[in-house]
Amino acid sequence: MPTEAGRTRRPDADCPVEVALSAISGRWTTLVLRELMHGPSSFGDLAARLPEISPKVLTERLHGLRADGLVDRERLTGFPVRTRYALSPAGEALRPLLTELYRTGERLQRRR
Amino acid sequence: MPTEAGRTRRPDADCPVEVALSAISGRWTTLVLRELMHGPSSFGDLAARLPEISPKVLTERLHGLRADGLVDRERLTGFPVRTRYALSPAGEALRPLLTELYRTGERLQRRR
DNA sequence: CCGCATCCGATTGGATACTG
DNA sequence: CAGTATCCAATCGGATGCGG
Repeated sequence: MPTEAGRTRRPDADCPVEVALSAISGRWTTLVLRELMHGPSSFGDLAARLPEISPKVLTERLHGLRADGLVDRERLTGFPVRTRYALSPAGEALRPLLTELYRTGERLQRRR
Repeated sequence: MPTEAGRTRRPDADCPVEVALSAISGRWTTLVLRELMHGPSSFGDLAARLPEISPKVLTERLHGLRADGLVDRERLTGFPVRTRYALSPAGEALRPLLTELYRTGERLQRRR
Protein backbone atom coordinates (compact mmCIF):
# COMPACT_ATOMS: atom_id res chain seq x y z
CA MET A 1 0.00 0.00 0.00
CA PRO A 2 0.97 3.61 -0.46
CA THR A 3 1.94 4.62 3.03
CA GLU A 4 2.00 2.91 6.38
CA ALA A 5 0.53 5.88 8.20
CA GLY A 6 -2.74 4.97 9.88
CA ARG A 7 -1.89 1.30 9.99
CA THR A 8 -4.83 -0.99 10.36
CA ARG A 9 -4.52 -3.59 13.05
CA ARG A 10 -7.53 -5.55 11.97
CA PRO A 11 -9.76 -5.87 8.91
CA ASP A 12 -11.64 -2.58 8.71
CA ALA A 13 -14.57 -2.24 6.34
CA ASP A 14 -13.55 1.36 5.71
CA CYS A 15 -10.08 0.44 4.47
CA PRO A 16 -10.03 1.02 0.71
CA VAL A 17 -8.55 -2.41 0.15
CA GLU A 18 -11.45 -4.01 1.99
CA VAL A 19 -13.94 -1.88 0.11
CA ALA A 20 -12.57 -3.01 -3.23
CA LEU A 21 -12.31 -6.61 -2.12
CA SER A 22 -15.85 -6.78 -0.84
CA ALA A 23 -17.10 -5.29 -4.09
CA ILE A 24 -15.69 -8.18 -6.13
CA SER A 25 -15.81 -10.94 -3.53
CA GLY A 26 -17.99 -14.00 -3.70
CA ARG A 27 -18.14 -16.83 -6.14
CA TRP A 28 -19.31 -15.83 -9.63
CA THR A 29 -19.01 -12.12 -8.92
CA THR A 30 -16.10 -11.42 -11.26
CA LEU A 31 -17.75 -13.45 -14.01
CA VAL A 32 -20.98 -11.50 -13.66
CA LEU A 33 -18.97 -8.30 -13.84
CA ARG A 34 -17.12 -9.52 -16.90
CA GLU A 35 -20.36 -10.23 -18.72
CA LEU A 36 -21.64 -6.77 -17.86
CA MET A 37 -18.37 -5.26 -19.05
CA HIS A 38 -19.29 -6.56 -22.49
CA GLY A 39 -22.45 -4.49 -22.29
CA PRO A 40 -25.87 -4.40 -20.64
CA SER A 41 -27.69 -7.66 -20.25
CA SER A 42 -30.96 -9.11 -19.03
CA PHE A 43 -31.26 -11.53 -16.15
CA GLY A 44 -31.88 -14.38 -18.52
CA ASP A 45 -28.97 -13.51 -20.78
CA LEU A 46 -26.64 -13.48 -17.81
CA ALA A 47 -28.00 -16.82 -16.70
CA ALA A 48 -27.52 -18.20 -20.22
CA ARG A 49 -23.91 -17.05 -20.41
CA LEU A 50 -23.22 -18.51 -16.98
CA PRO A 51 -25.16 -21.76 -17.30
CA GLU A 52 -24.05 -23.21 -13.99
CA ILE A 53 -24.99 -20.33 -11.73
CA SER A 54 -28.20 -20.81 -9.80
CA PRO A 55 -30.90 -18.14 -9.98
CA LYS A 56 -30.54 -17.58 -6.27
CA VAL A 57 -26.86 -16.77 -6.47
CA LEU A 58 -27.27 -14.64 -9.57
CA THR A 59 -29.94 -12.66 -7.75
CA GLU A 60 -27.71 -12.30 -4.71
CA ARG A 61 -24.81 -11.05 -6.81
CA LEU A 62 -26.92 -8.54 -8.68
CA HIS A 63 -28.42 -7.26 -5.44
CA GLY A 64 -25.02 -6.87 -3.90
CA LEU A 65 -23.63 -5.07 -6.92
CA ARG A 66 -26.65 -2.80 -7.00
CA ALA A 67 -26.35 -2.08 -3.27
CA ASP A 68 -22.75 -1.07 -3.89
CA GLY A 69 -23.86 1.20 -6.71
CA LEU A 70 -21.86 -0.75 -9.27
CA VAL A 71 -24.77 -1.91 -11.36
CA ASP A 72 -28.00 -0.23 -12.42
CA ARG A 73 -31.25 -1.99 -13.11
CA GLU A 74 -33.91 -0.89 -15.54
CA ARG A 75 -37.26 -2.55 -15.97
CA LEU A 76 -38.44 -2.71 -19.53
CA THR A 77 -42.16 -2.45 -20.21
CA GLY A 78 -43.98 -5.19 -22.03
CA PHE A 79 -44.78 -8.79 -21.53
CA PRO A 80 -43.09 -10.96 -20.57
CA VAL A 81 -41.19 -8.75 -18.14
CA ARG A 82 -37.66 -7.87 -19.16
CA THR A 83 -34.92 -6.32 -17.13
CA ARG A 84 -31.74 -4.60 -18.15
CA TYR A 85 -28.69 -4.69 -15.96
CA ALA A 86 -25.85 -2.36 -16.80
CA LEU A 87 -22.60 -1.29 -15.25
CA SER A 88 -22.80 2.12 -13.58
CA PRO A 89 -19.91 4.57 -13.88
CA ALA A 90 -18.72 3.29 -10.49
CA GLY A 91 -18.86 -0.22 -11.90
CA GLU A 92 -16.73 0.85 -14.84
CA ALA A 93 -14.17 1.97 -12.29
CA LEU A 94 -13.55 -1.70 -11.54
CA ARG A 95 -12.14 -2.42 -14.96
CA PRO A 96 -8.50 -1.66 -14.13
CA LEU A 97 -8.74 -3.85 -11.06
CA LEU A 98 -10.03 -6.82 -13.01
CA THR A 99 -7.28 -6.30 -15.55
CA GLU A 100 -4.68 -6.25 -12.81
CA LEU A 101 -6.18 -9.40 -11.29
CA TYR A 102 -5.77 -11.10 -14.64
CA ARG A 103 -2.20 -9.92 -15.07
CA THR A 104 -1.22 -10.94 -11.56
CA GLY A 105 -2.81 -14.35 -11.97
CA GLU A 106 -0.90 -14.93 -15.17
CA ARG A 107 2.35 -13.96 -13.49
CA LEU A 108 1.65 -16.37 -10.64
CA GLN A 109 0.82 -19.22 -13.01
CA ARG A 110 3.98 -18.69 -15.00
CA ARG A 111 6.06 -19.19 -11.87
CA ARG A 112 5.10 -22.85 -11.51
CA MET B 1 -10.71 -9.11 -19.23
CA PRO B 2 -8.19 -8.70 -22.06
CA THR B 3 -9.92 -10.80 -24.63
CA GLU B 4 -13.09 -12.80 -24.59
CA ALA B 5 -11.59 -15.75 -26.37
CA GLY B 6 -11.84 -18.87 -24.24
CA ARG B 7 -14.70 -17.46 -22.23
CA THR B 8 -15.24 -19.09 -18.90
CA ARG B 9 -18.78 -20.17 -18.19
CA ARG B 10 -18.16 -21.00 -14.59
CA PRO B 11 -15.55 -20.24 -11.95
CA ASP B 12 -12.45 -22.10 -13.07
CA ALA B 13 -9.49 -22.44 -10.75
CA ASP B 14 -7.17 -22.11 -13.74
CA CYS B 15 -8.53 -18.74 -14.78
CA PRO B 16 -5.86 -16.16 -13.95
CA VAL B 17 -8.42 -13.98 -12.22
CA GLU B 18 -9.36 -16.85 -9.92
CA VAL B 19 -5.73 -17.65 -9.28
CA ALA B 20 -5.02 -14.10 -8.16
CA LEU B 21 -8.20 -13.88 -6.14
CA SER B 22 -7.57 -17.11 -4.30
CA ALA B 23 -4.05 -15.95 -3.48
CA ILE B 24 -5.33 -12.92 -1.60
CA SER B 25 -8.68 -14.24 -0.43
CA GLY B 26 -9.69 -14.82 3.14
CA ARG B 27 -10.02 -12.51 6.08
CA TRP B 28 -6.70 -11.03 7.28
CA THR B 29 -4.81 -12.19 4.20
CA THR B 30 -4.16 -8.78 2.72
CA LEU B 31 -3.11 -7.43 6.10
CA VAL B 32 -0.64 -10.26 6.60
CA LEU B 33 0.73 -9.55 3.14
CA ARG B 34 1.00 -5.86 3.89
CA GLU B 35 3.04 -6.54 7.02
CA LEU B 36 5.35 -8.79 5.05
CA MET B 37 5.68 -6.13 2.36
CA HIS B 38 7.31 -3.99 5.01
CA GLY B 39 9.94 -6.69 5.41
CA PRO B 40 10.47 -10.16 6.90
CA SER B 41 8.84 -10.89 10.21
CA SER B 42 8.53 -13.58 12.84
CA PHE B 43 5.30 -15.29 13.78
CA GLY B 44 5.12 -13.32 17.00
CA ASP B 45 5.83 -10.01 15.35
CA LEU B 46 3.03 -10.58 12.89
CA ALA B 47 0.70 -11.49 15.74
CA ALA B 48 1.75 -8.34 17.62
CA ARG B 49 1.09 -6.09 14.65
CA LEU B 50 -2.28 -7.75 14.09
CA PRO B 51 -3.41 -8.06 17.70
CA GLU B 52 -6.88 -9.33 16.93
CA ILE B 53 -5.95 -12.23 14.69
CA SER B 54 -6.09 -15.64 16.36
CA PRO B 55 -3.05 -17.91 16.19
CA LYS B 56 -5.10 -20.44 14.33
CA VAL B 57 -6.02 -18.06 11.54
CA LEU B 58 -2.52 -16.63 11.32
CA THR B 59 -1.18 -20.15 10.94
CA GLU B 60 -3.77 -20.92 8.29
CA ARG B 61 -2.90 -17.80 6.32
CA LEU B 62 0.83 -18.44 6.47
CA HIS B 63 0.35 -22.05 5.41
CA GLY B 64 -1.81 -20.99 2.50
CA LEU B 65 0.64 -18.34 1.37
CA ARG B 66 3.50 -20.80 1.63
CA ALA B 67 1.56 -23.42 -0.31
CA ASP B 68 1.06 -20.85 -3.05
CA GLY B 69 4.78 -20.08 -3.02
CA LEU B 70 4.18 -16.48 -2.02
CA VAL B 71 5.94 -16.64 1.32
CA ASP B 72 9.11 -18.39 2.45
CA ARG B 73 9.77 -19.64 5.95
CA GLU B 74 13.13 -19.93 7.59
CA ARG B 75 13.77 -21.46 10.99
CA LEU B 76 16.38 -19.66 13.01
CA THR B 77 18.61 -21.68 15.31
CA GLY B 78 18.72 -20.90 19.03
CA PHE B 79 16.40 -20.90 21.91
CA PRO B 80 13.62 -20.00 22.10
CA VAL B 81 12.76 -21.02 18.57
CA ARG B 82 12.43 -18.18 16.09
CA THR B 83 10.98 -18.19 12.64
CA ARG B 84 11.34 -15.77 9.80
CA TYR B 85 8.61 -15.29 7.25
CA ALA B 86 9.45 -13.34 4.14
CA LEU B 87 7.81 -12.57 0.86
CA SER B 88 9.13 -14.69 -2.01
CA PRO B 89 9.69 -13.15 -5.45
CA ALA B 90 6.26 -14.46 -6.42
CA GLY B 91 4.85 -12.73 -3.35
CA GLU B 92 6.45 -9.49 -4.43
CA ALA B 93 4.54 -9.87 -7.67
CA LEU B 94 1.36 -9.15 -5.69
CA ARG B 95 2.39 -5.60 -4.87
CA PRO B 96 0.84 -3.96 -7.94
CA LEU B 97 -2.40 -5.81 -7.26
CA LEU B 98 -2.63 -4.57 -3.69
CA THR B 99 -1.89 -1.06 -4.89
CA GLU B 100 -4.65 -1.31 -7.45
CA LEU B 101 -7.04 -2.65 -4.81
CA TYR B 102 -6.29 0.40 -2.70
CA ARG B 103 -6.78 2.81 -5.59
CA THR B 104 -10.02 1.20 -6.67
CA GLY B 105 -11.37 1.21 -3.12
CA GLU B 106 -10.60 4.89 -2.79
CA ARG B 107 -12.38 5.62 -6.04
CA LEU B 108 -15.43 3.68 -4.88
CA GLN B 109 -15.50 5.48 -1.54
CA ARG B 110 -15.29 8.87 -3.18
CA ARG B 111 -18.42 8.12 -5.16
CA ARG B 112 -20.64 8.03 -2.07
C1' DC C 1 -39.34 -13.99 -17.98
C1' DC C 2 -37.75 -12.57 -13.46
C1' DG C 3 -37.00 -13.49 -9.57
C1' DC C 4 -38.05 -14.92 -4.20
C1' DA C 5 -38.44 -18.51 -0.33
C1' DT C 6 -36.78 -22.50 1.81
C1' DC C 7 -33.85 -26.00 3.14
C1' DC C 8 -29.40 -27.90 3.66
C1' DG C 9 -24.47 -29.22 3.34
C1' DA C 10 -19.92 -27.25 3.22
C1' DT C 11 -16.66 -23.89 4.35
C1' DT C 12 -14.98 -20.28 7.28
C1' DG C 13 -13.42 -17.83 11.19
C1' DG C 14 -13.23 -17.10 16.25
C1' DA C 15 -12.18 -18.70 21.17
C1' DT C 16 -9.58 -21.42 23.93
C1' DA C 17 -6.47 -24.67 25.78
C1' DC C 18 -2.50 -27.21 25.10
C1' DT C 19 2.35 -29.00 23.23
C1' DG C 20 7.50 -29.14 21.34
C1' DC D 1 8.34 -18.66 20.91
C1' DA D 2 5.71 -20.95 17.52
C1' DG D 3 2.52 -23.17 16.54
C1' DT D 4 -1.44 -27.42 16.97
C1' DA D 5 -6.03 -29.32 18.43
C1' DT D 6 -10.94 -28.81 19.35
C1' DC D 7 -15.17 -27.07 19.33
C1' DC D 8 -18.66 -23.97 17.75
C1' DA D 9 -21.29 -20.13 15.50
C1' DA D 10 -21.94 -17.79 11.39
C1' DT D 11 -21.71 -17.30 6.58
C1' DC D 12 -22.00 -19.10 1.98
C1' DG D 13 -23.42 -21.43 -1.93
C1' DG D 14 -26.18 -25.07 -4.33
C1' DA D 15 -30.84 -27.31 -5.35
C1' DT D 16 -35.43 -26.82 -5.94
C1' DG D 17 -40.14 -25.26 -6.12
C1' DC D 18 -43.37 -21.40 -6.24
C1' DG D 19 -45.20 -16.59 -7.32
C1' DG D 20 -45.83 -11.88 -9.89
